[in-house]
Amino acid sequence: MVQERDSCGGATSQAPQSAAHLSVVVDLPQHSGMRGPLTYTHPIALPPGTLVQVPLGKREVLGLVWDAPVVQGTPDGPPQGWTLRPLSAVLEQLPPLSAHWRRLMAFTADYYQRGLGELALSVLPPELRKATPAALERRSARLGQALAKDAARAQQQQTAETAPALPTLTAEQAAVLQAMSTPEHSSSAPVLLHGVTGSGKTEVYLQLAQQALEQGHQVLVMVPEINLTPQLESRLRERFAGRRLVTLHSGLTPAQRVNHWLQAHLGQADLLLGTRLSVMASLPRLGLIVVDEEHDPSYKQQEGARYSARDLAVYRAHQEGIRVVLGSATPSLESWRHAQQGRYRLLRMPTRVGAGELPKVELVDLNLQPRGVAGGAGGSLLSTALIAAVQERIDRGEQSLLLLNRRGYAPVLQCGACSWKSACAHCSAWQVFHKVDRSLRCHHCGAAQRVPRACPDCGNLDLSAVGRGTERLEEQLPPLLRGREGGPARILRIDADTTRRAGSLQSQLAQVHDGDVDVLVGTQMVAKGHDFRRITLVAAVNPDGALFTSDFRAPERLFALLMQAAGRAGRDAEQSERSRMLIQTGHPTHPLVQALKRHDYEAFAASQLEEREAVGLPPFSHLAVLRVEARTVEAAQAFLADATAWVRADLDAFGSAHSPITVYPAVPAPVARVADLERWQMLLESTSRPALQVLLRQWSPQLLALREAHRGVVRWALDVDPLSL
DNA sequence: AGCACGCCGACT
DNA sequence: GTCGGCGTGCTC
Repeated sequence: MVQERDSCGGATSQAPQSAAHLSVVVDLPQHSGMRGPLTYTHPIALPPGTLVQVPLGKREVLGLVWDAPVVQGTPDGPPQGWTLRPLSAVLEQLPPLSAHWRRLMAFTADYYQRGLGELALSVLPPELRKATPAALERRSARLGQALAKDAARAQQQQTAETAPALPTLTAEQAAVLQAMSTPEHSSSAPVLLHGVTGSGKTEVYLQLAQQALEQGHQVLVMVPEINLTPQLESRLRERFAGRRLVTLHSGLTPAQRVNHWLQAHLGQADLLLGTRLSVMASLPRLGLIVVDEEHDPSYKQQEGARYSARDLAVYRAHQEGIRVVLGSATPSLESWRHAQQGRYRLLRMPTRVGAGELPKVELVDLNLQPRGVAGGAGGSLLSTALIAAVQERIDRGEQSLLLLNRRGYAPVLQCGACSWKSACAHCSAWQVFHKVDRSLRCHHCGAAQRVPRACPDCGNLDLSAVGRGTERLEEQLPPLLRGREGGPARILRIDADTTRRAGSLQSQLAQVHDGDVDVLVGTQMVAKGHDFRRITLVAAVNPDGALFTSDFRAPERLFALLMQAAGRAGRDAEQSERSRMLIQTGHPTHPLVQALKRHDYEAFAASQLEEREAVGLPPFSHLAVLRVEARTVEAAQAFLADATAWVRADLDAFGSAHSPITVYPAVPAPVARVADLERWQMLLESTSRPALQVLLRQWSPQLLALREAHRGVVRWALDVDPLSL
């Protein structure tokens, strides 16, 4: 903290005759060619982290004073003889961003190969870019008033009511908390909290937060998607009623976002609950980071700087010397392996609170099922066992959840007479048949059209829907089920199509909670987060696709999804013994299915790690993917050929025989064409993370230069630690 | 990325 | 004669 002012050389105190040179980072995208900070002049030096306005070409932009002044004439600095421009305004109302925060930005920009300014400015609230000194003054004044009002109210409350009684801890919760307070582990290593759904991880987070708050620290709690977990927010607000909690996620209005960010930055907020972007928030008193559902893929940003918020949380905690807790019922294999190696501390909570059992998992072997039970054309794959189990729930007044990870009515439409299929004209994908509005829609580029009356190729009128999506499931169920009072069974479908309008997810969930629904049909979005008290049957209709895909993380995701879905069922203890998870599969002996049957995450993790090790995939290697989108296949290939040539030459120069890095040939992306752009990619694999970093640092400026020579390339991006290949 | 400047078609 | 299309080039 103290060193911060050192780098400005005490020039703040005296007004020097000659203007000071200041490094300022601004939002210049990397293809502008200028990666480092720009240099401006100002009568006095300013502490790093100060927000300023600077002229850039013909416009005024927001900038941040950065640490090391750039020397004129050096490769990163302005050319010799360049006339430096003075900065236009200093936003003195805001305290400078801390050295810790700046280090986090510098690390992230370097690790994920993005421009520093582009990154740093993009994680500030967008509204801040329009900030003028006067506007900031007004805003902070208003925040100050609100704070005073809050404090007064909190004091009143405290005198009026006694603090809410804290729940009695289970033995496991107490043991975990005890383990974390032993001095040798007090804050050093990240903690991986492996707790089954319902084991009470949240209470552990709350207790840890309490401790941190009492020591005057701020607490950051991260969740994958905030709208899916309103329960956590309400529990935090309830427990810490006297403290100020703010949220940070993309669903906030610009004004809310800047307000919440400012409260965190000014130290007024004690708790920050947010999605992945909140790992970049400025929190001057940060004392604890919790990453809930740490395995969730949403923590990886998929555009711009493709950072992993979970990994950055670990980095940030280490750098600031504070504790980080990663919680999950199904940890990522990366975290699990760290724990096994002793780099993370593993703490387990294997028992459900209230002694409720996890639902019993039953397998329905599709090989033994007669075809076409539901009688529909195209083979409906609804087994008699599944229908019977659902009917049983309806008769008892309980609810069922049927999971099918496919929107629409059928994934493809086919001509009965010729070979026509509903291919998208712009993508290498089928257009999905949506029966509700009789449309064919491409889920990759969004192109939509009305369903043709006859085959466009041969004029045949017999077009058939192949395969099954949630719409079709919703349609097939009623004739197979009886409602309670002789009426039809009440079926509700929840997927991205039914929840497009704001608030519609909430209202549909309310219907389920109110008991107005017998059977809930949905994609994975319903399996995450929500507690459904009355659901006693969860069925995976067709999970087999994920067992044999080329996506090496698909089994891990499927396992996590189904474990999480199983946790939705029977959270009430008195229902838990009746609760079932039913898995329809053609591969009942598959290790994943078998591990799922026993709720055995550790066995699953062991078998997956073995497979990953055998083929040298993460966490046994580190990956980086260069992704390219071009107008033609030739352009994409040519770009990657040049990129490959550079890497190979570089590795050869250092003796590629000894290099830990493997360069794989360019291949088309899994969906090779999207919106008329050809997508290709190439993979770098390394047993050494530092070696890969060194290579990437040299490679990305080369790629920038390469783009000039490849005009057909529309976009390219480096994805470090990619989730999928 | 913005936001210029810059050189060729339909309008007051 | 001007307004405006988006092609290419620059930003301390």
